[in-house]
Amino acid sequence: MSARPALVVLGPTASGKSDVAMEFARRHRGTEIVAIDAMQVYTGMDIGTATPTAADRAEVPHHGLDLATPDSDFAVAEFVRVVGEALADIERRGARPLLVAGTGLYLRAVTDPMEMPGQWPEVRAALEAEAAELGPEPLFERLVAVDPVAASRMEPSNTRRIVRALEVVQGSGRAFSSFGPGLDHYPPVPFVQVGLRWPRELLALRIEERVHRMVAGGLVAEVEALLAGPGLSRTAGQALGYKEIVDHLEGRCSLDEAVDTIVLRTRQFAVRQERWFRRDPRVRWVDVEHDPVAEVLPVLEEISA
RNA sequence: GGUCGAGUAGCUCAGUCGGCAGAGCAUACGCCUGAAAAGCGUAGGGUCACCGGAUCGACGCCGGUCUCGACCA
Repeated sequence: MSARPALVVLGPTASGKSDVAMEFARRHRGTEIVAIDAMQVYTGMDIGTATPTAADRAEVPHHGLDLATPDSDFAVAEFVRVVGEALADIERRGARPLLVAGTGLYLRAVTDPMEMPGQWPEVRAALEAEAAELGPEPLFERLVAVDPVAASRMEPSNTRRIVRALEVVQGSGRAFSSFGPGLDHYPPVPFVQVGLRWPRELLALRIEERVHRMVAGGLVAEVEALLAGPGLSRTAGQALGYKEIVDHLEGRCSLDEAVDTIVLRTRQFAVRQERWFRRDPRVRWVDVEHDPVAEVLPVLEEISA
């Protein structure tokens, strides 16, 4: 890493972090934006994920976008690999990266050194079958026996995490917990992070407005096009705003009901993002109430100096 | 105007024979290592519409009042 730390703007969905980043990049040539977002990685999922527009991408170099087709599975490790290369390239050409982050785990995996265990699909399939038949308890007991540290970091009822940990233990022959210190360690890293923090009611209003703008802007047609193509993968199919419109298009609910559900789930998602980010003591928080660009840009510029 | 039904947590609703007021969702808070816009957990929250009565004891029984709905006129 160079002497200049990389910049990070983070915050919940609809907080205005992309606008802040664009304005910063306009004022500081040589800035390149790196999107840290688990859903903007898919091609053709632009409206519902609020992917930066073609105009923005023509004006400022963007990275982290369009890394996979919507019918393919995508995961953290691949993201870290791609973004790691992008960051190295940016450094090499003497530019400065500005990360715009909405996905907490993806950001941690980029900023903090994490050794990602591999995948053992056949092991996982067997464990999942076992969990479906017997429930999570026997698997949790086994995890307690083989890796008590990992077991202590998860709930006995969280089937998905237990299965993953056992998959790694059986597949790698190493303890799952040996792959890193866990997420509750926050060592110094060469990234300076600014977080946007809105009063919850105001952010809820912005989310509602934005969802309606997405629908007016062609979200339904975008989903129809995706369904007409090869379809959505397990991971892409989880995107908020897409699964609900699919429900509507397949006749399970009205458009109004789908929109209401999107708004509700997006608000809940934003809270989950806040809860993830606010644990990190390295983040400098900026309270925003009106204009994210006007209120956050000065802090970002101060911190970037 | 009459008859019947309903009124219980923010919302939708359970509540057995009269014996400590319940669920789901929502909300708040927390967890998280190759699905993370995913997954999991904890908590707070009540004038049981209102007034009166009988009872050791009422969300429940009796009388009345109010509101909403359906039907009849």
